[in-house]
Amino acid sequence: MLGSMNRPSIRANAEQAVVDCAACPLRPLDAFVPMSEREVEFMRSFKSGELTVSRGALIFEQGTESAYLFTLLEGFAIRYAMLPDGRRQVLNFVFKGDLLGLQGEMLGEMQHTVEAATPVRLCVFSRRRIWDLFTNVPERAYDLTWLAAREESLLGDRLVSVGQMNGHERVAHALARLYLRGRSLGMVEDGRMPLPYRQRDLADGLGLSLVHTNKILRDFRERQIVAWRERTLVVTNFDALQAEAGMEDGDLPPRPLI
Amino acid sequence: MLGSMNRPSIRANAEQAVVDCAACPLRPLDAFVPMSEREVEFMRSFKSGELTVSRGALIFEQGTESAYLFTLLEGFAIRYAMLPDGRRQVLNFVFKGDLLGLQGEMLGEMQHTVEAATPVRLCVFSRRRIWDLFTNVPERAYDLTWLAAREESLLGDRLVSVGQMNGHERVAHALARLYLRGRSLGMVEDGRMPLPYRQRDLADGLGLSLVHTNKILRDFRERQIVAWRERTLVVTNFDALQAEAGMEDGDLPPRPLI
DNA sequence: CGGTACATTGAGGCAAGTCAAGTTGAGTGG
DNA sequence: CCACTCAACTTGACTTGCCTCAATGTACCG
Repeated sequence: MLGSMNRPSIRANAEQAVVDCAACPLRPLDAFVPMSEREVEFMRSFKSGELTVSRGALIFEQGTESAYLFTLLEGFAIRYAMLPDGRRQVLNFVFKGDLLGLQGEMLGEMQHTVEAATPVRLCVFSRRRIWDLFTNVPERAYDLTWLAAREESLLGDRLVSVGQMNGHERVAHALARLYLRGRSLGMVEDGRMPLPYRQRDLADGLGLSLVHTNKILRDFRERQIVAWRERTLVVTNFDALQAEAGMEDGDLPPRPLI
Repeated sequence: MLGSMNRPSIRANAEQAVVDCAACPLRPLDAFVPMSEREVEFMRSFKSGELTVSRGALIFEQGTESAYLFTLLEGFAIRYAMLPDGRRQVLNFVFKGDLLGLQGEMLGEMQHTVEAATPVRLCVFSRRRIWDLFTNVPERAYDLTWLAAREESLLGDRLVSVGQMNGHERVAHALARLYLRGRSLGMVEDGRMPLPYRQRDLADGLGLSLVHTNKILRDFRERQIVAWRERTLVVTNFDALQAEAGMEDGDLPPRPLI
């Protein structure tokens, strides 16, 4: 279902119909806070188009500036930072509904790269209009800050995981969180959800070697807890997964969508 | 000079003079962006008092709500998260000028604890007035978002360090960053700055054991790169320290003060 | 002076890393 | 439709960075 695209891509495609914010497929999902008429109206004017990129394309690149902010409409991406010698730390798995580029907007230069892990469709917002939002639509400005605070909180979680947990706990923790996120976005069906990343990506996100990560995944698979094969995550025993992760907090609260 | 206090503490002390924002000792420091008259005036009305706490006191506690935001005026603190079994991840070393509690304000509940590492003096802001700021002083709201974005960026850095670097690199990286932060706050004199934390705190921040951290510190000391003893950091060879950390980015840009 | 809190050091073990071969599956072109 | 390529996943064997355990040292404090 997420095969390669037969379109040239990497540029905005005017031919294809653009989603009207009023009919946004994301907004009704459990993951998001309902939006007022006024807010939808504003978003409609705020949105300046859509962008489609193919797998492997860089949506943002570490060390550069960008004139746009994006919200991921469809597909999967990955946010990472690289060290000069090539080591890579995955900071975040990007799912639909996630806002991208706020950091670049605020700090000027991106501190990380965002890469499409599948073909991806993005809502485009112009950077220059951010200030309008602060002066004219304080509710939306507040939501923006809320999102930044939440992103920080999630990164903190990840730091706890990488800093304090052993390999099994880290993998279990990461898969459990991904599963819950997927569920809140309606991507889970019968315990299965698409998760089109590579083992390398997970390993780089957890600070583990690829080989070790692979062995932990095998262990979980053999013990009938989770199986992640062919870009699909199958959670057989969610309780065991949570137990393995040594934590038991459930769903994340709904968040504003921008 | 940072001995224990002989005052009861943990409560606001009306007797002692409160710093007027116009005469804020932090604002003129290199670390901060200059503030307009209008902004100073707003901050003066926004500030609702000061709080002094003694070493070891908890300024915020994981899992609770708080009615206040704080800016650290004087002293040192530490921000950490704990796992149910007692493992601790230090998220941040808090220096003067740092804003505390934004996450609690936005998300409702604090996801981490903030503890005073020395006696500490804080500016107090009422949570309830945050919304005023979004509706009436968009510049300040923007600054708030800016700070949240920067905090996220710094956490990302730390994640890269903990996830990808070996012990020596992590310690060097952390000490180099602390030194640069201290310098921008005018705390460095002759290559020395106060750093009143314990080795345990650094170890918990880097995801290393106390013993291993201690051995790395000894190595750096013997090699005349940095020495951290008696709550003082002495950087003998900053270039070597940066080299050891495998990175070479300099000072952080100035930031807004709130 | 005993107590408490940190720092330091040595010894031994294991979780996780590195190296080195496969295997599998999808895409591609003859 | 089969051979070839290439990227991703697996697995086994060996190595090591970092951990844990267990003392000991040191400084301050009541």
